[in-house]
Amino acid sequence: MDDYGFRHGRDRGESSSIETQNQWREIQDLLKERLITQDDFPWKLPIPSSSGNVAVEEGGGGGGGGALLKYVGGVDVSYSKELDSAEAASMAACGCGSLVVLDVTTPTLQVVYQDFSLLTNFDVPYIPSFLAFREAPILLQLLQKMKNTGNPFYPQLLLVDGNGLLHPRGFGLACHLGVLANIPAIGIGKNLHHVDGLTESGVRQLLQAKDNSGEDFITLTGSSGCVLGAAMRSTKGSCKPIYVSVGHRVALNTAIKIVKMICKYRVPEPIRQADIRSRDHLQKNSDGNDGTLQ
DNA sequence: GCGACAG
DNA sequence: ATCTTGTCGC
Repeated sequence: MDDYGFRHGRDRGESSSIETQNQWREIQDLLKERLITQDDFPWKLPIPSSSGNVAVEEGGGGGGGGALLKYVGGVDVSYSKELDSAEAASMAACGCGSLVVLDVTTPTLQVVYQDFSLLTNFDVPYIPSFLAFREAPILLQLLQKMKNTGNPFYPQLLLVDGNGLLHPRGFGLACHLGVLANIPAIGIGKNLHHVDGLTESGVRQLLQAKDNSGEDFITLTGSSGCVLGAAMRSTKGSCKPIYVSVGHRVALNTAIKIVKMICKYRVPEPIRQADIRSRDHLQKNSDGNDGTLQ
């Protein structure tokens, strides 16, 4: 039984993949009722001003006296080349979830916290549009651990390696994590998930058109008329965009502002660090050592 | 039927 | 996501 009170197909022989997906869909629909797509946070957003001073932008939530946004988390999961569901005989880790926290008030975006969790005997497959059921449990565990111990670096906002609203049913991994952890979240995709008529060529054309207007991002509107997210060139040199979408409790325009201020390279730094460090940690522990003393 | 399909 | 060498460029 997992975090959703859901038993997925491994016990009782085989529940058909179709049946599993139906149950996953139901969970997504249920959690979606708790989704908040507007600014809803106590902190304030720093705005770099041309005069050199740091102005402060009013955040959502209305409550006065909020602190500045300082701690931004990034999460990712890396996998080893070995097959999923590593042989029972092998104690080798087959995946590694990571949670890092960056202090975004420092010019270098210093990493102030990192934690990892290794996966063993992992058998949840990757199925497009159901990424959350593969990656959310281990990431939630890392967040929960921080919260339970009252860690002072607990993130005020989470950047997720995966989409939010930019999803076939409007509820990607970033929404899933945001809702279950009840934390403001932003989804970041490195590739376009073809949804509601969106295509790379279409995105390219719109970006080039906007190119002259000085803007470095375009809003993505599906054929149905819904705003699903934005495509942006996070670095001057990169023509390949990243895809930003609402995860939870952060409006799209706010998400874009935030992402812009934490990109040293194409991939926003919190996610980039989570990615690099999880892969590194997995390699250094892919010999059967899960960190637990026996 | 065929292609597409976040990580 | 992972496999995988060199290579072109700032």
